[in-house]
Amino acid sequence: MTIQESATTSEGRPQRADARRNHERLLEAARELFEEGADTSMEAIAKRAGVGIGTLYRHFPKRIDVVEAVYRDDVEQVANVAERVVDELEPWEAIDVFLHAFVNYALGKRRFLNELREAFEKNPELKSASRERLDGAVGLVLQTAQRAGVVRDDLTSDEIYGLVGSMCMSALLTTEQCDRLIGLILDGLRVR
Amino acid sequence: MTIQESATTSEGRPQRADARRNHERLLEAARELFEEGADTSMEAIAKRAGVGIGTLYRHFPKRIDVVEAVYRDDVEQVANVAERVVDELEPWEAIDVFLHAFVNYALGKRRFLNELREAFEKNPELKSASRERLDGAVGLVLQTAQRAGVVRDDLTSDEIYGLVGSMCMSALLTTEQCDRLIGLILDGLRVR
DNA sequence: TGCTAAGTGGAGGGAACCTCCGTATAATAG
DNA sequence: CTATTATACGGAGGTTCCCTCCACTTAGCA
Repeated sequence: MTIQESATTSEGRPQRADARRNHERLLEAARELFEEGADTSMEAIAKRAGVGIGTLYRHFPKRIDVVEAVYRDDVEQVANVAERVVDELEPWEAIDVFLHAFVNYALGKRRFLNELREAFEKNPELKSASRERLDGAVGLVLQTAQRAGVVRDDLTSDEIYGLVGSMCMSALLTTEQCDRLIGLILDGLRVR
Repeated sequence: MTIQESATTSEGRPQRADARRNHERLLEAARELFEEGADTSMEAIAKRAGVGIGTLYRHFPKRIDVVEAVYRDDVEQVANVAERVVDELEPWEAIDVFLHAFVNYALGKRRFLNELREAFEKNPELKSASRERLDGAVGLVLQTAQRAGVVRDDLTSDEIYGLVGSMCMSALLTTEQCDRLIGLILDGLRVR
């Protein structure tokens, strides 16, 4: 549980701007450090964010709260990409951009998967709610593309999951390898 | 890597009896504490084994070496049970006893799964060799029972894995629940 | 501008991992 | 049976990291 989850304080005041800014910086610092792959200390996150360790603990009372918040944020970003690309892009372009974002999410997730599993055990709702949110995102983009006639009708969200999951099982992929594999997946999705 | 892996010292002397005894006690203490489910410190393992922390570190240079050694030992015990039951018991009784041992192994594994995953990442051969060893054990008992005509011919080792894996996904099972589920599995295996 | 509740930050406590080295002893040769 | 010696033991203490406490700072409002 973090203080960000209430946009107002206990007196009904909106949260301070500097507090919101620090919260965002902490999340971004944590994400970057988790993705760098070395063991990430709380001290390192606070330093990277440019705040004190006490500030970090004010926003995230335990280490596992950081892990959970980063993950929630990542899921939310994927969902936001889904909504944005459906609004703003041609359907084929939408699924292309979305797939890249989804793969980035999945690769990022792998970097702190052990700790994330501990977060799921502690808070099973996190796992189920996130999966539901992602299902909605994948479904939205896929079905929009199918209605537009640019993606085969017989594909399901689970199959998209399966394809992305398979490619993310590989050892660390280079950007080029990612792009190539996504291209292959997209070729498979395309209406012939 | 632990000192137990050579039955002699560098001078060719057999390993000391007290050292072998301490090694076994440390493994047993670690297994018991992992199964009790609370976070297990190295200090607690050494205390439970009745040795000093320096002795523990002489046998297991890092914490992850304890995890790996307990797991290797568990796998070896399952394999030994397979060989013993095939030798000493009637085929139906053999698969019954083996299945109990296999389920106990799988439940025990869950208790330190996060740390075990880290061991697998560090040493992928551990995972593949253990899986191979277990495959051999399951295959031995299953095929012996099939040849004896007491278990259906159409079952594979993978299906045994699947059944045991499913039941071990449950939240903590009581001994009664385990026995009941194993009974159900055995009913499914039985030649009709 | 003053007030105050929210926010900050870093020193320090405590837990756990791991090392170092003085001491103990198992096993062997004579 | 005794002396030797290489192996083994064990616990104090160093280090790292998680987390707390509380004095100090400041954003936002009246």
